[in-house]
Amino acid sequence: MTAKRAAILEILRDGGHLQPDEIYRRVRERYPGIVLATVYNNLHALCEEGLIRHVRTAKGADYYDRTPTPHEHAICTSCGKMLDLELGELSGYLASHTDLPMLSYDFILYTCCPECGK
Amino acid sequence: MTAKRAAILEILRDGGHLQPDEIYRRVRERYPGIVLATVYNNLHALCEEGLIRHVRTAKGADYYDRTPTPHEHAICTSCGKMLDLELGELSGYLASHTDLPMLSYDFILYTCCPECGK
DNA sequence: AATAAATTTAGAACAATTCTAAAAAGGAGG
DNA sequence: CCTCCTTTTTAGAATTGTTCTAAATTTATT
Repeated sequence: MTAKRAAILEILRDGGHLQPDEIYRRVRERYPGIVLATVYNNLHALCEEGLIRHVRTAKGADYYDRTPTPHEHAICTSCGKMLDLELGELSGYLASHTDLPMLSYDFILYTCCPECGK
Repeated sequence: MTAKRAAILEILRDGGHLQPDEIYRRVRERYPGIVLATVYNNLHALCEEGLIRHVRTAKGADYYDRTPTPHEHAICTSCGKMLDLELGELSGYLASHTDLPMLSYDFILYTCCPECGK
């Protein structure tokens, strides 16, 4: 765990769900010379260590999530913020509705977050 | 509906779920000089006309689906083929598990298709 | 201090898609 | 079948987000 890796982890723990470019922007305040590839390298490393989670999306940049345990997400189409969802036994629902083996799934709900109003 | 647009629609109706590069490969057999941008242009146009459906994915290229009515999909991680799912009232399940407005959602199940075996 | 391993950098490479401006094709009305 | 207008197509550059490569630097180990 290098200083830069720790800084990235701290920024993510602070921010909740962030995209690489935003993490890059924030970590440069402390390490102005840091390079985007280092951010990616460390995000990958932190994922492998199980400390954070990579959340892929179908549109635009991916997010990294400070909470590594599996759960679902929503994205506000107005401000772009990612929110946690508690969808109960979604995987149970899925398993009971298909015979195909469930290796994994990607799920994103597009919504409008409370702060962005109706 | 130009000849090229019709050819792209026919290829997609024939193939079920195809990615732009595969559609490009196939349409070039009939129109060797066609350009990838034309494939994209026509896929967009066909989507707007409601004749096909764009299926975004979090990893790799998107798919286009000959069936425009809403339904869910699986992707075989071995061969890359996209399969239709019949997940019943998934949106009902989702609606009953969150208070956020449901504008839309992206869902892809990763599986291993019957042809690729266990 | 010497050596090995991991990290960081710089910048190129990449994949998928979109954009732009110009050329070509299509269609409607006279 | 001309003219004008709209749509389509082309060619190629541009964009976005991410990964790769090779060299330099840092960190850890004996």
